[in-house]
Amino acid sequence: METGQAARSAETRRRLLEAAVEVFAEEGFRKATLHEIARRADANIASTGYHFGNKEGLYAAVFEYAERQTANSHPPAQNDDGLPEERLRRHVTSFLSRLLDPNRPAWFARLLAREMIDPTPALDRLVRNRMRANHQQLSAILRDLLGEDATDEAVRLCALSVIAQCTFYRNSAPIISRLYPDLVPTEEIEHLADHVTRFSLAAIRGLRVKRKERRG
Amino acid sequence: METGQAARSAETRRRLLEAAVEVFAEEGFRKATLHEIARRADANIASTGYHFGNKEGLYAAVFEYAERQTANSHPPAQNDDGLPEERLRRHVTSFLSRLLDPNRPAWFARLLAREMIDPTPALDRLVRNRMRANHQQLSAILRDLLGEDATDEAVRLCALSVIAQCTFYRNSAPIISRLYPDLVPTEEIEHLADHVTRFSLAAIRGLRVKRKERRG
Amino acid sequence: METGQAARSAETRRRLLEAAVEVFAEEGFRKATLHEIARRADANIASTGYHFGNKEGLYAAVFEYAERQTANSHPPAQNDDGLPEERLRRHVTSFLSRLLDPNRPAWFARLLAREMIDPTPALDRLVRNRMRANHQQLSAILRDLLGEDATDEAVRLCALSVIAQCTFYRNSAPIISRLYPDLVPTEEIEHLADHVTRFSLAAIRGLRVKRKERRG
Amino acid sequence: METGQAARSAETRRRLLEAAVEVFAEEGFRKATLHEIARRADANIASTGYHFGNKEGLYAAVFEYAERQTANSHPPAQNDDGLPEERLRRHVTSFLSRLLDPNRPAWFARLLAREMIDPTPALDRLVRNRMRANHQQLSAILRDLLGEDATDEAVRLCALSVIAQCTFYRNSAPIISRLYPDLVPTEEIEHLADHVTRFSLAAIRGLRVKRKERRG
DNA sequence: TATGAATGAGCCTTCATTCAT
DNA sequence: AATGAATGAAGGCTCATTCAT
Repeated sequence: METGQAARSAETRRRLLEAAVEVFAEEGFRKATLHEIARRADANIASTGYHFGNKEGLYAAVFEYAERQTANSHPPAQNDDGLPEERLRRHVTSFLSRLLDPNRPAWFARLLAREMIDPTPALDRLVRNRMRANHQQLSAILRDLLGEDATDEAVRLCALSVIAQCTFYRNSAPIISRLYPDLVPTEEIEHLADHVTRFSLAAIRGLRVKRKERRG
Repeated sequence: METGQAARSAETRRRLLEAAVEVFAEEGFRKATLHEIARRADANIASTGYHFGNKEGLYAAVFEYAERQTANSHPPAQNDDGLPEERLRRHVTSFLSRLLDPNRPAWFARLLAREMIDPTPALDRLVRNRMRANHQQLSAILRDLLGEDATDEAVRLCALSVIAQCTFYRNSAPIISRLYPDLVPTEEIEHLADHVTRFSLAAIRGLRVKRKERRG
Repeated sequence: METGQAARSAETRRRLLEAAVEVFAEEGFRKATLHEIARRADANIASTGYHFGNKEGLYAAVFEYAERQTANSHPPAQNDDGLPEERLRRHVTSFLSRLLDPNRPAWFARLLAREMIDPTPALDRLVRNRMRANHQQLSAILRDLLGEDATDEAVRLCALSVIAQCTFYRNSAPIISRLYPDLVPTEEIEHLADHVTRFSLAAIRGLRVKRKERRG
Repeated sequence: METGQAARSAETRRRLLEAAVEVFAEEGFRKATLHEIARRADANIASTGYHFGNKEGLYAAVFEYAERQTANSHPPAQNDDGLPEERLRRHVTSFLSRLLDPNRPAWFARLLAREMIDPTPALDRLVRNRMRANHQQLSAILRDLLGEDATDEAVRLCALSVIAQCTFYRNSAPIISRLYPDLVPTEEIEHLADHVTRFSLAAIRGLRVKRKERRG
């Protein structure tokens, strides 16, 4: 039966993928070994080559898999209605939730951090497929907040400032926890989202007023 | 002859250290090889083991060395005089300059990124010795801007927002360059510092006004 | 439907054979892979095992196939009429043409060279079925040229000298092209055939005269 | 003591080289394994990499080693005195002796045959360093025999014809032994040399006479 | 003290072959 | 009959580490 064989093949492939996700996140690309991955997947070492070509191919597949998993558990929410202030709050809350959600596979952050140090083609795909849309949604909100006569440059810089505040709590967690040993940021997502939203809204309003003063 | 030999030994050790700094930064801990480090240092392979025990010992020495180098080339500037707005601008500019200065040894950023993923005792020392002072200087400025009645929590969150914006341009460079291929942030330090300062000042003023409205 | 299936089976077998001929000739027995052969034949990897047992079985089949192909495209020409000098010229020309004809499948030479190093039963068959007849035709011509009273030994040695000169240009091509980088032997078949014929005829006449002098 | 270590290093290197010569000749480049070579040399597998870089480097070293060995055991003889006929006889005898001498390491012929199929840079070196001189000596003799007014082309073709006859008995041994199962060429070097010399001398004389007739 | 030589462990990859379907 | 999936064996190579000198 074709279905039987195909199903078994897909099953093996999936097991390899999930094992690889774990091992790559734990050890990094270089330290991770196909031996360990195959062992955890209860598969033959050569099966990695059969299904993914080579180690790099497996890593690329892992990243793509992580992408899909994240996309499924955090579907991009519609966020076109209501006041721009409310839309910004929703955007920031949603963004921070995705970044810090403890239910979220922890390995994704590690894979991403590794990509920051040593970008691979996987990063290009991630930016292209997932980040750009999110970024454009944010830009649209900021455009509404800043007004029609704001330059693209201004919108872009503000977007980066908002994103910076959100990602900071994930990327620099080891430093924050050392500066403020008592803080447990992942348990205060709402609190952080509130601050980032208010900080950013206040900033944008202030910048808009300043611009009008200058022009007017 | 002992002094001559001792001097030569120290010289070899130093050459190994500088070569290791380069190679670790270029390749990461795992990919870096003692062969390559010894080759660049024009020293024997076994000398790495002789001077630093093993590869991890060499890495620890490298981080410590990097710390000292950075401390020497970027001494903490006094920043106590003038309006708080001006002090914030100076602080941000100085901070961003240190982070993005192309003349600054590029490897430090990579070593630091490595520590974000896999913190070692080296990170504790770094936060304790170098970052805390800088952070406290910033907190003092923000305290002046936010007013006496602002909570420590508020000061802390604003400080993190400022730091987030600054470090973002270094930590997330690979993503920024993929979202905006035309942008070359390291060449626009002044521009970025201006935005971060104005964005943050506007935010802080807005938050302060809001707080007064609520209280008043 | 049996005929259709049987025909398809034979068709697959043939495609495998032709692909194997190419790959074995290009890469040699050891370097050639069943993967590549199956890929070029657009067949399944396992089909090689199914049709030919294993890699060696496929190689044996390839050699036999090559033999048949060569026999078909270069049928042994009749060469019994005319002066022995003319018959030698025709023989040499025909021989060299077969050896160096660029239209001739290049792989046969390589397979043959492989057999020189590591003879297999395939070589015995080849000598028995194809070479012996050719060799006997040449011997008959040389017998006519050398005269009735020449020993079999003398005929044999002269035959080998003629064959040696012809095969040399194929077997030792890599050396010749390195000694004379400008020479392109395969484009000068006529020229070479002329030289070999004249050289050999002169030698044989000389030897015959010498023999007569000795006896007379 | 430096000499002790250096001597031991050279000793290991030599053992590896001699083992590699054997294995490469027996199995060919592809089939030969570093494992087997190291085993025979009673050395560590990694030592091959240490001394020769990689498998190809070892092969190149093997070929060079074979070159030197051959050069030492068959030093190029002076052959400038006497009648050109005698010099040709000496040249052919010496050449054939080298090619067929049973005392001569059998593996060299195999390595060379493999180079004919798959030339490597080792062949270039061999032609350049060893064959060219031999070839030029032969050409000089033939020039004397053919006369001053013979073209370079004629000299070259005759040289190739002489070389062809000599190498044939080595290169095509498997075919000869199948055509004439009773012949044992390696035991009749003198006999073969005599034939090749007389055949070639007769040919050259004949060609010279023909040329004069045409011109005269 | 300092080093050249050597090693052992382990990794990625390739490939012919097998097996269930 | 014919194939997609899977595997076991082995190979080349890299590298941190050790050791005798």
